[in-house]
This record gives sequence, C-alpha cells and structure tokens, in this order.
Amino acid sequence: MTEITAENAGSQDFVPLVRELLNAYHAFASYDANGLRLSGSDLTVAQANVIFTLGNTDGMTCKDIGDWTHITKGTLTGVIDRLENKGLVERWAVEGDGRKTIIALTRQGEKVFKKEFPRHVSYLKERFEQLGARDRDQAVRLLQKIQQIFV
Amino acid sequence: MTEITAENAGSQDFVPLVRELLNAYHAFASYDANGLRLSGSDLTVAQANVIFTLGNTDGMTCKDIGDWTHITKGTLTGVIDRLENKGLVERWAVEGDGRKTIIALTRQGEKVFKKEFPRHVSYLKERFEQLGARDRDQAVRLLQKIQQIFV
DNA sequence: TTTATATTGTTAGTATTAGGACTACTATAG
DNA sequence: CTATAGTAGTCCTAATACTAACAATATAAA
Repeated sequence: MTEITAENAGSQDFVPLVRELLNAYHAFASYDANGLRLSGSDLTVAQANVIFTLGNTDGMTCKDIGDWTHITKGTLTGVIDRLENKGLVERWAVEGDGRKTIIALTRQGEKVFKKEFPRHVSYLKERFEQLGARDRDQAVRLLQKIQQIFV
Repeated sequence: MTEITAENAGSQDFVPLVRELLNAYHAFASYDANGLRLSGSDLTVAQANVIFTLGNTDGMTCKDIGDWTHITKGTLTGVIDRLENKGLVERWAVEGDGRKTIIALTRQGEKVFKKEFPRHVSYLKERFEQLGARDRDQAVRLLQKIQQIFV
C-alpha cells in the first residue's frame, strides 16, 4: 500500500525470510566446504558435487549435471576439465546426438566416490541429526514453496 | 544404526532437506541477480549487497560488512576496491584503532542506494508476496534452527 | 528440402570466492 | 615494560561463477 522508500524498504515483511535463507545457506555451505577441505580428498565443493552426482549412474550429460548441481554450463566446462585432468571423469561422445557429451566416472573416480560420498554424508548427518523429523519435513515443504515462487 | 555406504548414503533422511535448501537458495539467488542485471544499475550481487548494507549507516568496518553479507575478508577487499573506483564508497581510517578501516557511502553512493535499494526490494516483494504470512514465519523459524545446528 | 529456431557445449572476459600468508596494530599476561 | 596472543585488512593463488558470443548439431516449420 505505502510506497517503498530507502528508509522503510528494510522493514518489509519478507526481508527477515531472505536474511534467514541466506544465513542458513551460508552456515551449511561453510560446514560443507570445511568437511571437504579437511577430508584430504583434494576435492573442491564443485568437484565433489559433480563426483557425488555421477556416482551410481552410467554417466550424465553436462546439461543434466548442471541442472542437478546448479552449476552453469560455462563453469561446468572448467570443473570437468580439472576432474578429467585428475583422472576422475571422462568424456564420451553420444551416438545419435552430436551436441551432447556424456560425463562418467573413471575407475579411479568410482573409487573416490565410494570413499568420499559416504564419509561426507556421515559428516553432514552429525549435524542434521540434531533436527527433529517434524521440523525437517516442515522445512522441506516450506523450502519447496519458496523455490516455487521463483518459477 | 546401519552403516552408511556409497549405495545408501543418498537415502539418508536429511538429504532431501539439503537438496531443497540448495534449490531454494539458488532459485532466489538467480532471481536476485537477474533483477540487478536488468536494473541498469551496473552493480553486481556482491557490490549491491555492500551498498545496501552501508545504506542508512555512518559507515562500517570491513569486519562488520563481511559478517553481515557473508563475504569473506579476502573477497571484500576486491569488492570494495571496485566500488571505490566507481566512486560509490570511500575508506576512512579509524582514530583510536589503527587496525580498522571504516567503509562509507559517498554522496554518489547514497544516491545509488536511495534509487536501487527500494527498487530492488520492490522487485523481490513481487514474488515473496505469494507466500502467506504463516508460511513465511514458519520458514524463518525453521531456517534459524537449521543455521543453529552449524554453530 | 530449406529456412528458421532451438539445444549443447566451449570459449572469452570480468567479478567474485575461499583460504592462507603477511603486515600493522592492539590487548593482555607476566 | 615486555613478550605473547589476538584482531583487522591486504595481497596472492586457484577455482568458481556469470553472461554473452560462438560453433556444431538437431528439430520444426514452410
């Protein structure tokens, strides 16, 4: 109703929600990154994200990896380049569609996945266990709603 | 109870919560960045974050800006450098404590703040209005709880 | 078929992003 | 007062992160 000005804009009802969303995300992201850094896996957050996404699959296109991990295609090229250099993933041409490339874990990539994925999930579980099932389910529902308003 | 393995790790109860937290955050971040990009303000997300933080204050230390915006000190130096080059902020020495620097909006920075802050808040409000007050308050409460488990 | 449109991935350019080493300064214990 | 520990910012390096432009391919419309 009333005009939004530089003075009252910060008092809008939804502003605390934005703050808490950012606070919660950054708290998680920081804990997440710390676990990877201390693991000795030599994987960055983005790299681990890709490895964990490719685990238990027969490979995925860059497009699908990007959609799942929220890494944009331009960034993904570099991340995959570095994983390829480490010998953890490889690129395959897709027969039938020359635009696509399949990215898949190598034998060594599988090995890293099997070691690091459970370790990291356990590391995260330590903290998320503190949250009750009711709160957890409610949070999932509300976060889905929040995501939906931006579609 | 049961061991966490590479096969069952993804089925842990808390995993959907992590996904939705990331999904919601990225949906917001993408919308947020888009608004700034289309505004013609020529401010990046990090730059706008700093300008919006400094608005209606008499200046803040790098430490305090970093704590509020979640921008780490190393990154902040560069962001402030670029804002300083644009003439939007200036650095002041703190008398009484030679370690600290006060960052404050310039006259021109104030002008940008008064124009862009309300505009951007309106832009965000468009979407957050779709969320009911009850859901919004619940979400704030749960996000605070999530943040707390990482303290 | 042929033109127009859409998709996939790479490349280029700029701006974060984090962490750690480093400097300068402050505060505290002894 | 002095040795030690802590704090604030900057600099450095490597790795994201984004958009836009591009090339190659695929698909749809004509």
